[in-house]
Amino acid sequence: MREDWLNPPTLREATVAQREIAEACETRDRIGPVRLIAGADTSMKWRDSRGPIHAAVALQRWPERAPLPAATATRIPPFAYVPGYLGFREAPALLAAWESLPEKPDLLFVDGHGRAHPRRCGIATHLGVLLDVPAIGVAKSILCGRVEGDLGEEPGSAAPLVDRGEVVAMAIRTRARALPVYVGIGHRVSLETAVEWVLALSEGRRLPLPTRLAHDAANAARREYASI
DNA sequence: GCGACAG
DNA sequence: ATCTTGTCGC
Repeated sequence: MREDWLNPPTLREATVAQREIAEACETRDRIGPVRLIAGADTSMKWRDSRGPIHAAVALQRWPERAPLPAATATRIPPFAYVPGYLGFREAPALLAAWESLPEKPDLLFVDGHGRAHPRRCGIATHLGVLLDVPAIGVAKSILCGRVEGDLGEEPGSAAPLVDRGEVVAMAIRTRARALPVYVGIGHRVSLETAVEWVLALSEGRRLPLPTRLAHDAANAARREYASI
């Protein structure tokens, strides 16, 4: 694990690390047989952006879809939220949860952007490269770029998210009458494959199941922490 | 310089 | 991200 890609001493050096991680990111499919899928998400106390971060990595068998117990970890983040640097804030807790998994997944869904980032290094790319695991970014709002063209109303509709002339993600209508999600390459997955996986796991909900499982597990970890 | 800004 | 209740629609 490259320490300067996880804990750079300054934001300036974090920016350098992001350019290196983006360079190491693979944007084509390099996936083995998918038998175990994971979702990664964090939770924190309201109005306490410097307080502890509770991370969860939730597992799900594929194609059985049976959920397995999630791994969780709690860490103090190095700094308050800064747009563009989410990876450095949340990765330490997520990596700790990952380490305690009984079995490593073949595919990882991350709550946040992949390459749809000013330096093409959103948290899904950050985590995917650090762990060298196929990763997909699923974000609920835009960090950079704009949606080109019209997004249809029907579930499965798609429109490209373009930043500085580059397609960095796809806006996907996963559920009727719901806002789209933004699906991007994290690592070792093509954009087309990422979209296919998200649609396969959304099941009529806005967010794919691995993401929902991780969200619930992270919230449960936070409440348990608060009650102790 | 100003505005925008994942979670 | 986060709190909380009610309310609306399929």
